[in-house]
Amino acid sequence: MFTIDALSRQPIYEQLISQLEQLLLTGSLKAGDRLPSVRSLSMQLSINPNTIQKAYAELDHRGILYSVPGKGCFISENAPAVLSSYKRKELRTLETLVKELALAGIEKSSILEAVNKAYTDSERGRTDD
Amino acid sequence: MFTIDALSRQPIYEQLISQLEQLLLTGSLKAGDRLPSVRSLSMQLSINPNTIQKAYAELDHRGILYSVPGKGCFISENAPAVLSSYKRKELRTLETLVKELALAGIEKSSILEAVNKAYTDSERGRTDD
Amino acid sequence: MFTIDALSRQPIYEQLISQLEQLLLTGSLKAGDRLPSVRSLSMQLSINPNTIQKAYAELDHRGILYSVPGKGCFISENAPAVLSSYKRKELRTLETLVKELALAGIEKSSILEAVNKAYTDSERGRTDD
Amino acid sequence: MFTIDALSRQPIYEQLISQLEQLLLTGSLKAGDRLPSVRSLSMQLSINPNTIQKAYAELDHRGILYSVPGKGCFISENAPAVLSSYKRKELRTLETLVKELALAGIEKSSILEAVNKAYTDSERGRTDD
DNA sequence: GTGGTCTAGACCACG
DNA sequence: GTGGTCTAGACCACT
Repeated sequence: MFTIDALSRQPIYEQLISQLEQLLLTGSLKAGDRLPSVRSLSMQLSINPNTIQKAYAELDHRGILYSVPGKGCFISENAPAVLSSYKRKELRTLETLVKELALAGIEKSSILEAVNKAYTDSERGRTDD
Repeated sequence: MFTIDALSRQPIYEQLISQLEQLLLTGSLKAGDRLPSVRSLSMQLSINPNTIQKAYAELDHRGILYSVPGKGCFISENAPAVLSSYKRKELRTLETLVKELALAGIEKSSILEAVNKAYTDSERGRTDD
Repeated sequence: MFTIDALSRQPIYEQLISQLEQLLLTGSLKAGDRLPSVRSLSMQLSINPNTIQKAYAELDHRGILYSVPGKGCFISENAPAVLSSYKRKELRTLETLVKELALAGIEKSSILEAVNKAYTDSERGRTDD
Repeated sequence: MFTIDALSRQPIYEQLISQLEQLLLTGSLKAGDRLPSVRSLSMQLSINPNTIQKAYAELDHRGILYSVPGKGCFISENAPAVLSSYKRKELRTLETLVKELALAGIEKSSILEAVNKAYTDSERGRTDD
């Protein structure tokens, strides 16, 4: 369900968050679904339980999941909406990145080509599911 | 010349590197230009000299500037070429970002619009100099 | 494991780099091996942790080791290849040194004798491991 | 008479020393010859007089030249002998360098080739004078 | 004055 | 515990 790269500079808990977001966006996880318990996931991934806990807490804080003590963690109802608005902020990140590339002398055609390629790649991946 | 956000998660020395790269790309700094001395910049920004030193050392290592002990730091001749090839790698960053946005349900038109806007903004800024 | 000469003109962090390279070349360190932690090594050598950090960072930058925050520093898989290509540049250093010796009136036979002695010494040391 | 590289990491005063040694070894300078005055040389090379002074002082200390206040600096009688013995120490440097190259996996043939090339290059240069 | 190195000691994020 | 960053302040060599 999750694959973590212990050597990455990106913290493991952030990797977990990203991958859980992806699972939501691709529809593999839906509102109300129960997430693996901290303990089981920590054993499965050979990761410190604190790290799982940190990822869940962050997603809880964002309103993407809620935890029921003694029962487990569940995807919240409005997770997709929260996630979408959260990601929409990244359009600004995209803009600053494009500006940098433009200043660096990268041709507009190269940028648009990369964007188109990435977008269609992503769509193909989703319809394949 | 530089603006530092001490609260940012991005290390100060990386902020300095990024901003110095921007100054190069916008033409504010050219090959042969002398950079502010480690001490003067540290006082101006209220930052420890070691932090400036670290930024300069990294840029020296990349071939973007060269330091002459006792004289100062200077923009190297091939800085633009080094910088361009360096930034070109960020096209891949762009691709992964676009893929995320696509998965988040952002419409392709929104993405392309943002890209176009950012690119033309950047170009206008450059020709205005 | 390391010996530091604080009075040397060669910076301590460079001494560490050189010695670590030697340990790699002699086979005392192999790919995947974990290096002493910054703190433990600093205490053992009575050296400031920052100095160790600087040496490790440089070797990380060269691809000889990789650091995993929270875990430690490890010899990278392609360390030998990186090191070999890096050292090959020193053939030019050898040439300039020989030229100086030649100008100084040192006989060619003395030079060749020294080279042969050093090379066979080194080989004997390696096969003795 | 001298060419200095202001961008080199090697201090200017060491560059001066090396080049003066070369002039001695090639016979361009002989015992009793008068060296350029600190002032004239500093103007000619666009270098701070202190830097020239430092080079001369070091050579004086080694017994290669002596200064006569009010008259100038002169090559001492036993300069060649001093220089030769001084350089002979570099045979040890050569040995350690060769050992490093051997450990790095550089083939003995490559090393010997480099040595031969450098030596004959040097000899040709000397007889051409 | 310059860049470069080092120490002492602190804080942070991560596991 | 780990690596990484930062500050404060010092010393050095060089110009």
